[in-house]
Amino acid sequence: MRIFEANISLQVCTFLKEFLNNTSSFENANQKMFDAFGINTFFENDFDFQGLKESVSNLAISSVEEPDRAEYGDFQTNKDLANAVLQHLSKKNILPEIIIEPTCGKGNFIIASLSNFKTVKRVFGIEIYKPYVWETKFGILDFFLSNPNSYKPEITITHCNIFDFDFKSISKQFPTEKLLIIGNPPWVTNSKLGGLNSSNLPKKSNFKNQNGLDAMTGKGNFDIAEYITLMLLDAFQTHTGYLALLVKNSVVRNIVFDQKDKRYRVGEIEKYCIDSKKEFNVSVEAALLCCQLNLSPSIECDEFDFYSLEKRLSFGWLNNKFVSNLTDYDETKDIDGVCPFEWRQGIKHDCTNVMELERVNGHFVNKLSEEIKLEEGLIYGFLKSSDLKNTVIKNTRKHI
DNA sequence: AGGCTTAAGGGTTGACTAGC
DNA sequence: GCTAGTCAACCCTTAAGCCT
Repeated sequence: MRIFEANISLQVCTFLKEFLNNTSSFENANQKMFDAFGINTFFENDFDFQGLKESVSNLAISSVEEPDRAEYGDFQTNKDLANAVLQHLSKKNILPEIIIEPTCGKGNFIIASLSNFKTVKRVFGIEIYKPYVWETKFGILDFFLSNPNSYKPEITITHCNIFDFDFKSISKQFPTEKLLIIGNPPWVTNSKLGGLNSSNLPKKSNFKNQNGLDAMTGKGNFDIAEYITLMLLDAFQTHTGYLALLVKNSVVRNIVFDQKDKRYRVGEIEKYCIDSKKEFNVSVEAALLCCQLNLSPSIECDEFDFYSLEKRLSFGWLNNKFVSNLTDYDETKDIDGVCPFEWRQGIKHDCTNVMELERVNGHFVNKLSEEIKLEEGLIYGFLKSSDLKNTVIKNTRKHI
């Protein structure tokens, strides 16, 4: 079933029908919602309250349909993966009091956190796409209705653009609590987002015209997830806690690379490689980036397989070099140095003078006007781009 | 799983050109 | 004819890729 374009369970729909019938104002409803489930500002305004009241009373309660994953064409972390991530974190004895999920989408990490941690006092979720804000709230209700005895932290799901959200206000409000920042920020470059404007991609990704992003990174192009990760490190590097985000491998690499200069106070940097074809049905290398906040800056990263937890390698900085495998480099660093030969990328280009041949009076002549005798079997026809303007090509003008 | 395409970014090279 | 600057063609790399 769907309300406000968000999936909703039969259980939650039945509950809301009863709940809203006995509630007159949205302020009253918000108070009751907070008392019962700890959710702040369930309704942003009276319009939302009246709208939901009408929708649940009109909705013919029927069998629960499977959520339509493809609906918005975006990339939600599935519940199994979210749970596996949270279980992995709880095995590391991470006992967070504050959970923050930037770009929370349908809130699967928030719900997985509620079921895996008993120590949480406050939960913050931020999401730009309003139907997902509803779906996250419905999902939380569903979790508490199914698990009535579970502990209920204070929960705030904010409907806004991640770049407008003031993370530093959370860091000021909770200076000593143990944090867990968790989630799956969008794996897309800002230049790609410009192109999304006219296509059918999800509204939640359409952050275009963000002012000052170029200026802040000094680059024309960067990964949104990388920017979000750096923004979070900036706000929370001096807090006790952990950061665990699903990001592209290139983002993990860039963050470890930049640690040499930026020296964010993060240590124990780990990368747990996931099968993104299986989890998200996409062709890109991605991993769970995991690190501990408020440690002396680390400039290297241990890489594991997420499913077997088998260690693969460590990469990072060694003797002012950024290397992809610290162990291998350490063993072979003696032969590292300056190459005595100059490496030239234009070798093929330069060879044209010698190897590009024209047939003159039965001989081959190159661009240096050298006449060369060659076996026919080693000569191939060669088309320059200017030859391709002819619609029909019968012979090649040049040979190679 | 692996071969292949395409578009874009960033860097290098050498031809060309204006000015002297 | 020389020099400094410009520009286009190239190179390699990478990709929430594409296809069998």
